[in-house]
Amino acid sequence: MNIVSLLKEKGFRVTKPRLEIIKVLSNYPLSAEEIHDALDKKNIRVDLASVYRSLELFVKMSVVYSIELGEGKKRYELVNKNYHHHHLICNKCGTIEDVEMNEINFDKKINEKSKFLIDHHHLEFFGLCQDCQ
Amino acid sequence: MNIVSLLKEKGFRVTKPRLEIIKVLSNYPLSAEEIHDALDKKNIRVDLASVYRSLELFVKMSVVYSIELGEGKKRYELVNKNYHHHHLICNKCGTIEDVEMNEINFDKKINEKSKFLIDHHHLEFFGLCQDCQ
DNA sequence: AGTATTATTGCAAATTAGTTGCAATATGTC
DNA sequence: GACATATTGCAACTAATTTGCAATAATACT
Repeated sequence: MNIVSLLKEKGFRVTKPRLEIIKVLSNYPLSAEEIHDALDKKNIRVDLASVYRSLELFVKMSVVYSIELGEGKKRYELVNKNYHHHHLICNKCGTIEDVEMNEINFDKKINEKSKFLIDHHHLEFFGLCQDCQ
Repeated sequence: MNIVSLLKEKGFRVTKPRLEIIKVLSNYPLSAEEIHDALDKKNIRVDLASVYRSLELFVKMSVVYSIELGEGKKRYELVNKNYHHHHLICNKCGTIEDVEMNEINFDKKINEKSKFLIDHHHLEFFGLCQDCQ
């Protein structure tokens, strides 16, 4: 479902900042500042505080999720149920690549062996990208 | 190998703050502030800035590693090669539990299918602990 | 053991990421 | 189009972490 209907459905307003923020998001994890800069380059002025507030709303709506890659800040990606991936983070240049690992159902595994009920997980790999090796 | 020899070996000084910080660390991930507070309770006064500097050194020495659990701050644990574990983080109460999953060698798997050379990975599970379900 | 050298610490100030209060503005409703 | 109120921009604030620098403490040297 698209963001306009989702917002309307839940009684939130469809505003320009929200629509523009969604447009710059993708499968690549961006920080709030990077999102803000991306909008700036498109000559769209949205306050950084509003970026944070929109992201917070999108996370609550499960349209966006956040990850932390050891940099001391959050990064945001669009939720995409058909593209289950993890990240490869280069320790040297910081490049972030994706890996798909559909074959392992961690969550089920954990739920079988523990009383903890898994909602989701984050799996991040740190090492050296091809160029930095 | 113990921290005293490791420090000496690399030409770092064996100081009281460093030794005391190592003593409060364990397999449980603590934030810098929590480490500082733990020292305080033992009547050991170490400045928070020194806690950060020691942790940074320990991470570089691979004695300690840091993880981020979506709270906007880092947590630190002792490196323990014989205890390969991941975390179960309760979305409601924030409790952190460990799970062992020795059986899957992710790193090897990734190294087989990608040009990225894995050094280590972080796997975090988010959901509800037994009490919060 | 005492002194010299210099790494490390504590303290204060600075920086970075994220949050909050509030008046101005824009969205959806009638 | 006017009304009600959710959302935004702006500025100030908080939390986590970093940095500069003088004081202190750890190691080396005698």
